[in-house]
Amino acid sequence: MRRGLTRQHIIEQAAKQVEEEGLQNLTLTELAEQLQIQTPSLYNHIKNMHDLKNGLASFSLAQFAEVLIQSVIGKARDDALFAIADAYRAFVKAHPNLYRAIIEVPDPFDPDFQNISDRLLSFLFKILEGYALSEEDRVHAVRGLRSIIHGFISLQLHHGFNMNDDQEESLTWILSAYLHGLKAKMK
Amino acid sequence: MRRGLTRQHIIEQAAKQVEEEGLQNLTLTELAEQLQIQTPSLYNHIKNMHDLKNGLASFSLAQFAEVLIQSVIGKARDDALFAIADAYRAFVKAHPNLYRAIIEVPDPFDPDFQNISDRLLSFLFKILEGYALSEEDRVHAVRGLRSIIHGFISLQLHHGFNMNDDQEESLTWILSAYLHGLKAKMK
DNA sequence: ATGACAAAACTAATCACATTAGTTAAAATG
DNA sequence: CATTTTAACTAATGTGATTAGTTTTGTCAT
Repeated sequence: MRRGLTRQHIIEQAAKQVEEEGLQNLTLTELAEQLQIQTPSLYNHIKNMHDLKNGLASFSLAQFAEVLIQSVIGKARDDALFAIADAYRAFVKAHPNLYRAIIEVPDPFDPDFQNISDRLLSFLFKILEGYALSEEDRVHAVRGLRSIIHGFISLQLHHGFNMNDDQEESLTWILSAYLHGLKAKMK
Repeated sequence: MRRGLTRQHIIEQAAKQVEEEGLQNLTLTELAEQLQIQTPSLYNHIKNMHDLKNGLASFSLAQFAEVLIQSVIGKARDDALFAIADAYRAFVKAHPNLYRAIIEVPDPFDPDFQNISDRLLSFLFKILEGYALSEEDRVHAVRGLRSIIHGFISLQLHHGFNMNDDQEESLTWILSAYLHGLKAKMK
């Protein structure tokens, strides 16, 4: 029987499955079951598991980027950056497994993925234009920003922090320290 | 035939395999082959794959901690922290797959792993005692330090930074910005 | 020494999944 | 309406983890 099944459809179903059961428990068998087709039929739409995970990563990254971009509307400089950090944290809290899917993308050079990645990067760049930094320093600054937020969230995700008092506060504390140093680099 | 085979031995061989072929390509089949036993015999020494990966993570973390601790001998404050960042980066560059094994430990609450983890944490804490921070701020400060270094390395590992000019410089730049802000928190 | 016991190896089998090959049926195209 | 393409299907294979049950080999107390 003929279905209106599409790659996008498959990826969305995979996302659901991953959200519920984690990235490592994503199986083509269960995926096909949910979609009411036989497992090998999936191969008419995806190349293989790798390809599916790439697609899932792009899909998740797109949502993620959207959230971050929305979060800064009407904000600039420190306000914007704190808003981004908050949105970042909120997304990971709501969709930890999708965030994992982004981080563990099999091929980071996949064109789709790269594309969204680039857009996100230049978005951050633009925010940092609010600070009087040299072109070169701005590159460092963006990397620092990403490192801090990603690093914090990632450690949290992997239960890297033992004590669980005031974890909410920590990220803003760290960020404010970093921003302070960043301003010192301006003169 | 009877071997002098031990859990530790198995983990070390697993480490070799992982260093060469990556964490996802670690198979009990190949591992057994290398050790010249049949695959099921491995189960006399490890509970299962999960358990092996936990063991591998602990093993790797121990080496990692050793390197960091050695790196600060005779150093204090900023000097010590830059040395740690350097040692950190050097370790990950030399053993990227072992670092992955640490990060992707199946059970972060595994007692062995937790143990080394704790020791590493209190080591960082001690370094930060060189700064006049409140107890509470020191907690934040340690988290920030870990976030920055881990985040930076992790993004690099996943090819998260597109441009590859001056990546070496970036981490020190970021760290110095952070330390600047940290000093501002001291008063 | 020797017999009992535990540890560590083995063989055989199962199960879960991804993936490939080859086939068929439905939709689209002209 | 005939042809071609697309998307489904069935059947089969291969890899790997894991379990069950058996045998061998050190170890240790008698």
